[in-house]
Amino acid sequence: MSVKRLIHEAKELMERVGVRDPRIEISKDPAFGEVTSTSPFELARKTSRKPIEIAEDVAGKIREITKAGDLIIADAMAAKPGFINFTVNWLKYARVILDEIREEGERYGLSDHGRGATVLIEHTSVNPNKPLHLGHGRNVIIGDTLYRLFRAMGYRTVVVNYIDDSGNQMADIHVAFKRLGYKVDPPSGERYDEYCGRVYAEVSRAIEESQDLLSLKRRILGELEDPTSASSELNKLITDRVLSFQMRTCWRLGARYDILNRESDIVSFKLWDETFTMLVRSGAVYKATEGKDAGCWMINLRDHPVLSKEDDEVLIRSDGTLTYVARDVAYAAWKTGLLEKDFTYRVWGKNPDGTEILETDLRGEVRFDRGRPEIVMTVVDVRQRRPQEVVRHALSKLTGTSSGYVHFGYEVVALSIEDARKLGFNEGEGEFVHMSGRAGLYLTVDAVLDLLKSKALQEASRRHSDWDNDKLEEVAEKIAVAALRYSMLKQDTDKMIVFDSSEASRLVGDTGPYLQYTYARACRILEKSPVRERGERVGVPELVKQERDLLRVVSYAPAVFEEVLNLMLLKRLTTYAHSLCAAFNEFYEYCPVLTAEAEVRDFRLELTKAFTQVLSNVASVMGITLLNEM
RNA sequence: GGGCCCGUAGCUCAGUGGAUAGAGCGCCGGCCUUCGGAGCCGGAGGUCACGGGUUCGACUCCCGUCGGGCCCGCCA
Repeated sequence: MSVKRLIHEAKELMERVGVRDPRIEISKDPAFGEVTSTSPFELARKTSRKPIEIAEDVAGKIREITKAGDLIIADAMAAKPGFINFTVNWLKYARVILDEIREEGERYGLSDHGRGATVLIEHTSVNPNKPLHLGHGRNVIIGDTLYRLFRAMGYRTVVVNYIDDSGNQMADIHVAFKRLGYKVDPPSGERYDEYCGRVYAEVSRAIEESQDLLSLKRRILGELEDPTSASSELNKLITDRVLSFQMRTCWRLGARYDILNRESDIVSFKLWDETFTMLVRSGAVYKATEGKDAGCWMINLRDHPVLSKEDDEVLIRSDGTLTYVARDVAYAAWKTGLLEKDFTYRVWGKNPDGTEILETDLRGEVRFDRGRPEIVMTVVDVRQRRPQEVVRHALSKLTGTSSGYVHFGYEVVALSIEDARKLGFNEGEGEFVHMSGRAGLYLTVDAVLDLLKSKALQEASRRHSDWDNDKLEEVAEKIAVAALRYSMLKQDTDKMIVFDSSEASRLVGDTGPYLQYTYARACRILEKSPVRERGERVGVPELVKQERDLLRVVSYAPAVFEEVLNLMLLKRLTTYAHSLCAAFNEFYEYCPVLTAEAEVRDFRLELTKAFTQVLSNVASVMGITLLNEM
């Protein structure tokens, strides 16, 4: 509630003096009061009066009411072109803020907006033939943060990871094993995802130059169509093994999953058949009889405002096989709960938080009811905007509405030219290079985390000569994850991230570790406090600027979470967390706590405690682990 | 050719109709006998790509131009 309570009170005041549907917003500068109304500008348009006159008039009437002193809002003043600025009785307001934090604790700022509605989130979805690179890392971090956000706002969540185990990107690796002397087992010490990623890059180059290898690849592709073939069996083995390592990386980043959907199962479980029947019945698809697509089943895009400018999309090729988009439509239909048919599962394993992960399995006996999700979010980078729009269009043909299915697109992560050169890239002119699995040009999530971790380890061991290795490792790992998650969340999703390892390995300034450091400082104060019940409820003394500033930013949390959810603006979490910590650090510099006189000390302790609560609520949604010491 | 996204301080980016355009890095100068200097304070640094328009008010909305990126396959 907090600042929203002020807004509410200001609105009521405006209404009481006759302003209908008043506009109240948080002031951009405390010099303009705590909240501000811009309604006089609107009113001026409807009448012939000047905004400033209206503002003065309204503020005067409000002042008559606030004079009584029984509200949090203390006064209203007209300002320059036509604003009405509301000031606050801070002694009273401080108590309100702190009481709310005290009562709501780890729920402070969050809401029950979802009220049990289900949201299904797909993220990660990396082909199981390589390790996760930074682009995948951005996906996992965005997806997992969405999961945390929805959960915090009262939604039931289902997190799914699409495992594209189809033959196409696997066949290369089969060729390497069959013909180029690569062993199925990796050289000792090499992770299996790293191994396959390396093999994949090396063999793709070889295939490009050899007709013979290409025809072998084609043959293997055919064999992989048959689930009972020896190649399919090997394929299952390889993908399982790679997946288990990919999942370790995801867990390392702090992510968790409910379901692993194997792409091959979309066909095995006849989800496509049911979807296709529905598509035919709805009239959304047709079989082309002439032209270049003769013999293919197409989805009709002619009534789509944008896609109609291009050709219709092939769903079933003339040889009867399915395109990627076709399977994606069926998958989306399943995700939104449109289909009668459903998967069965086996238990694949457990998340670090102890919850089970299910994997689709024809012979599986486990069932999972995903319900009919109100929201389905698919986290995929912007290059899939068009195919995702095709999927949306297909769904809207099936349901009559397009609501509920959201493509959460984000820009890719590229490498700075400096980093690319370090990886042996020697061509081109630009300032960045796109990562490519096929070219073997990428930085893995684990490599970057290890780099960050080594920096953090240096710092931590410099400060804590008494810590043992386990302790140092544990703390450094959490710092590394915080740094990476923060940096990925910080940037607008519409902007490409050009990753540069020397810049990214910074642990100072506007970073995840800054939050952790600030939290640790606050913990020291509470820890050294002589008061048994640290941060207990006490009276509010006269406030100094730094105390007011901290209280103010703390009170914004409910409005921030609401904004993040409504606008799906994850970066707002980082700017807020940063401003929160900046305010605390200023408070820390200018307001001694432990050495202050008892009344002030106890209030500052309560404020410090409140700060740690709000910061940990925000950090928890960001997936950043705070640290008592670092 | 069609469609989408981006262009703000030297660099990396916030700011999505309101009052003096903000952070971080880098640079210059300060602050540890006081709760952790992974911090704090101050300074220099901006024709918000450019040109029109809408509005009481535009970095923000609309149109155009110029740069940069992405997408348009019986690939996934």
